[in-house]
Amino acid sequence: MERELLKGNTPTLILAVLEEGPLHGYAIAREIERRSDNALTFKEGTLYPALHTLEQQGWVISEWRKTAGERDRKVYTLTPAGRAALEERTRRWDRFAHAVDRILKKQERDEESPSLPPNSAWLPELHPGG
Amino acid sequence: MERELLKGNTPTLILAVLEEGPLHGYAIAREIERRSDNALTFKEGTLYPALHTLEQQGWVISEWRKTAGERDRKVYTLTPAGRAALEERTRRWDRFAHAVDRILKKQERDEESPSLPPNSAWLPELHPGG
DNA sequence: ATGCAATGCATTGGATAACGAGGTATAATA
DNA sequence: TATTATACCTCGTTATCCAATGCATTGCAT
Repeated sequence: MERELLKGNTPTLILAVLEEGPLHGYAIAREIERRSDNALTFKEGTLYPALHTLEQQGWVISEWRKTAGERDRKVYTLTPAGRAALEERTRRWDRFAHAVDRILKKQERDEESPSLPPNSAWLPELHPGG
Repeated sequence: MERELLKGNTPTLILAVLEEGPLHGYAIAREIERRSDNALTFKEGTLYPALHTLEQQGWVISEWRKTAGERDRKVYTLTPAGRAALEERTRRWDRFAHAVDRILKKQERDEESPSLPPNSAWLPELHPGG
């Protein structure tokens, strides 16, 4: 649903849900839906390629779990490098989200610089009734 | 710099800086940099096509300002439809950002459901020392 | 037994979007 | 006069999401 907004955040979200323990692909998708109250939905065409990329980068390792009377599942585990990547990407998300918020929220910005007239300097003389 | 994270948010940010008054393209880019403390940078290859799309959608209107002794500038003004789109997109960003935060921030999530063991139900019997 | 839904893995091609590179031109400054 | 900052623009490349599609198993209702 949030197709474009999701861009670039997929690996971060996957790493985040793996932080508390190994999960298989399908469970990762369900967990992200659950934690976000279905605001974020992971499609399979997004999930599996992303997991393979993560594995190639050495941020997760996978292992097939074959249990009698149960489906085979490929279980993914976060590596130390993956944990470091998660931290770095979380910081990056925080910086980005804060920057966007500063642009979108008028109040916050005004509180930070109450006396500055931000735009007028950039404008050629614009007479509103023009 | 935050290329992938920026995806989908470009129109929202442009509409946001236009909310307080008309600006020309170059000034829009500078204003976004200024408000975000250079965390967000708008490249010209991103900015101008985005402005044209916004105009086609009827969310902004443009007007050439020709002033003697000054460069010609194309000044963009938010339309009522654009203002509505900004509100809708701002709400959408808030929902999205909050959903991502809930997945990334362990503390918040735990406070919401302190007694639930979130992942164990999903896991096949995984012995950590395995 | 049979059908259907949910689970669980995967690939591929189309669509979308950011941006580097390239182009043109004016105003200010050294 | 050369350089920098300003100011507009387009195009091809690249990255990424996801719909569509495929295959197989488990559980449940019929």
